Parts: sequence; structure tokens; C-alpha cells
Amino acid sequence: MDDEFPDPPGPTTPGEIYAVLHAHYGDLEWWPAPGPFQVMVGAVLTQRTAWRNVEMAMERLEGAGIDGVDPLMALPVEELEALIRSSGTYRQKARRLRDLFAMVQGTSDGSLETFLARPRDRMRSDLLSVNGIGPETADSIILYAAKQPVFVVDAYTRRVLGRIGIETGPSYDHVAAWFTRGIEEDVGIYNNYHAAMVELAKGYCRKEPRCDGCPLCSMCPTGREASRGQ
DNA sequence: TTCCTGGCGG
DNA sequence: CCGCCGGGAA
Repeated sequence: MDDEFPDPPGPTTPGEIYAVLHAHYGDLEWWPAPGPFQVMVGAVLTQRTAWRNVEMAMERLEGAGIDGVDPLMALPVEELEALIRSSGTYRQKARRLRDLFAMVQGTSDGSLETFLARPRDRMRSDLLSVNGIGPETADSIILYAAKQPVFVVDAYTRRVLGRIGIETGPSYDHVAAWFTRGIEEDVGIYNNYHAAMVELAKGYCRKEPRCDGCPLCSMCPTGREASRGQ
């Protein structure tokens, strides 16, 4: 039919996607929280939850003086539940927070810094041993609290990948492996990469796509289809 | 009503 | 694999 449209994109690589995202968003320097403790709390609270509702809970925690492992563990679970109520599934999350920081206390003499300085793989398996900490939450903590290189895969990452039309295996590790293949294992890159994917998914690659102005439009079948129709 | 940066228990 | 947790905003 009309072949005046540019040819379909060749195989898109993780490096090409990152280059475009970084050119668009720059160094985002995530995670939006003041310190490691808040990063870990946020990583749990944001499970299946809009970040807006997590922020409200974080502000209430700060207002109550819950700014570290000891204050949190000293808090009765009912009071913790009340403080984080806005983040939803608050009974589960209150238990998960307590289980998480109990593990930290048990493995690192209660020092969060000591825990976060431990070898990455050991830290990951310790995190995964906590009920309620799955691969995404664990990797978010490793990358944004411990600042060690791990690629974080979340619902946004999968959505963007699917829209672009890239087929990886369905498993968490398959998706992560696709992204890490061919790009440097670097904390800063992984940090920016995931942060940019989140921004992209919130701004453009939403569930109902808003392709106008999307930086990945040229490498995305969904985007080209959208721009054709106008 | 649906959806939101998951993960667990059945 | 499926249902559940759950408040807040659109």
C-alpha cells in the first residue's frame, strides 16, 4: 500500500532504548526518597499501588518519627498499619515491613548500613527469604538502597517491552536478562534505565497509550500505528 | 468501576 | 493457575 512510511524498525537493542531514554530524561538519579530506609519502606508499600498513595503513607511515617529500623520495630503493628493505611493492603504491608527489618536486625546486628554493604547475591537471597519480598521488591532495594547493580523489572518494564514488540520469556529473569545483555553492568545506568521506564510508562506508555511525543515512537509499532491514523 | 512500579496461599 | 489483599483517585 503506502510505502512512504519508513521501513519497520530493525531489532531494537537494550542499548538503543537506553540511549533514547537517557537523551530524553537525562540522569534521573532515583529513588525519590531521602535515604536507604525510606527506599526500602517505599519498595514494599508501592507493591501493586499507585505511588501517590505511597507518598501519603511515607509522610505519615515521617510525621510519627519513624525514620529508621529501631523506631519502626518498636512500633506496635496496629499503629504501623494505621500509619500506612493509604498505601492499601496495609495489614499485609505492615507485616512485610516488620519481617523485612527483623531479617535485617537478625543478619546484620541491626545495622542497615552493614546489611546493605553485604555481597549482592547474598543480600538478594536474604531479601527473597522474607515473606512478602519478591524479585522486584528485592531488586529495587538492592539497586536504589544498596546501590549495587541489578536490573529492576516491573509491570511498566513489561508493558513497554510488549508495546515495542519484543519477545522475551515471560519470567522475571528472562526479561532482566534481555535488558542486561549487551549493556554495561553499571549502577548508574541501571538506576537511570529503570527510572526512565517508569517515567515513560506514566507519561506516554500508559495502559491507554499516549504516543504523542513519546521518545520511543520511532522504534515502536504501537506508536507508528497511532501516528498513521491522524 | 477500574486501576495502581507484587507476592502469597490455596 | 486463580483469588486475594485494599485504600485512594479517576
